[in-house]
Amino acid sequence: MRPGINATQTERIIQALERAGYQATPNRRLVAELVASADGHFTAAHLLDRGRRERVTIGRATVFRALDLLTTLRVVERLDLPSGSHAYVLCDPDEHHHHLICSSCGRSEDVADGELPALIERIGRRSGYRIEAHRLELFGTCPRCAGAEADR
Amino acid sequence: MRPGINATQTERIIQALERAGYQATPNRRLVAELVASADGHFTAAHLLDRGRRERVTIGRATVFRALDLLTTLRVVERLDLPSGSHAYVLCDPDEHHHHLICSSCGRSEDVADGELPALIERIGRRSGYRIEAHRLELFGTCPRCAGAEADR
DNA sequence: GGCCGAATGATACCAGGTCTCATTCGGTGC
DNA sequence: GCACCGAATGAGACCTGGTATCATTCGGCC
Ligand SMILES: [Mn+2]
Ligand SMILES: [Mn+2]
Ligand SMILES: [Zn+2]
Ligand SMILES: [Zn+2]
Repeated sequence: MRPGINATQTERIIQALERAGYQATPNRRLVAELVASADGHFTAAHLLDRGRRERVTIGRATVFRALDLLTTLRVVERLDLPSGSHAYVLCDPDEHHHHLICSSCGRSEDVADGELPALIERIGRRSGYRIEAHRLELFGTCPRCAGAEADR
Repeated sequence: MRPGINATQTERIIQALERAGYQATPNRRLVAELVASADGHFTAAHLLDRGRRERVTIGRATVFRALDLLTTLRVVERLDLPSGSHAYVLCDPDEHHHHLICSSCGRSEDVADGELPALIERIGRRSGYRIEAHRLELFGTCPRCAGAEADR
């Protein structure tokens, strides 16, 4: 086990795979470790890089395939950053929520859905649309980064 | 002027360009026409295609540059579809709002911001983040598509 | 008409994925 | 332990959406 790896999170991810009937192969375990130890959001390229630095090789397609799997299991979620690029973030699959992302350090915070469903229900009624999915993404500066900013 | 083109919308887009001090060149007028006559959301490739079908040639980079401009002027907005791909949609720049997009036909409806700011303010207070931007995207089926569905 | 920055097209390039296909893995039945 | 067979994998081609570079052209102004 590599240093800095959150074993509990890793286990949680692997169990999600197994519970859904997927094999917990060495490659998927590796991706789980990399994901679990990511600080904030990350890209597939980022994981690949970190793997390579530790001299573990894994195919690019395999990483994307694993991330796809984890996405459908809602263990990770894909973010659309304001820059237009995509990133993934580790996520709690148990309840629907949204993300508050620090534009400076990339760390993110889960945000409960709160009053959003009621608001959306009203929008659906007014517009006549049958609303099937929604996404709320919040971007800002986390307290830590705001502090660092103030120090300078 | 081509048939099916919404001259008023086209004019509105061109005026936005001029008001911001950009030249309303023939190419930008063309993009404005294509954008104004799009039904629902569209991609750069889609505009390029439609141009080509009417035997008007315009460089790919030029279309992207025009869309960038219109995006900064908030005349169009970029959408992140659940599929992961990007699209643009014609937009009213005058007040902050969000989009309700039909997954079936691609048409979209503007949605007022409503109670969202209050909700976001609360989230910021609870989390300590300074929230600087937000995005709400709603996906569903529009009444027209729901009707067509029911007919079958 | 001449000047000069803005706009343009061609083209190369890039990131982030997806697809194909031949190979390998790994869980199951024996 | 071995054979079997579908699941997983890596390599590499390919694709979409977008950006960078650079030489050319345009267009508003004197
Ligand atoms: Mn989350
Ligand atoms: Mn709009
Ligand atoms: Zn931060
Ligand atoms: Zn529709």
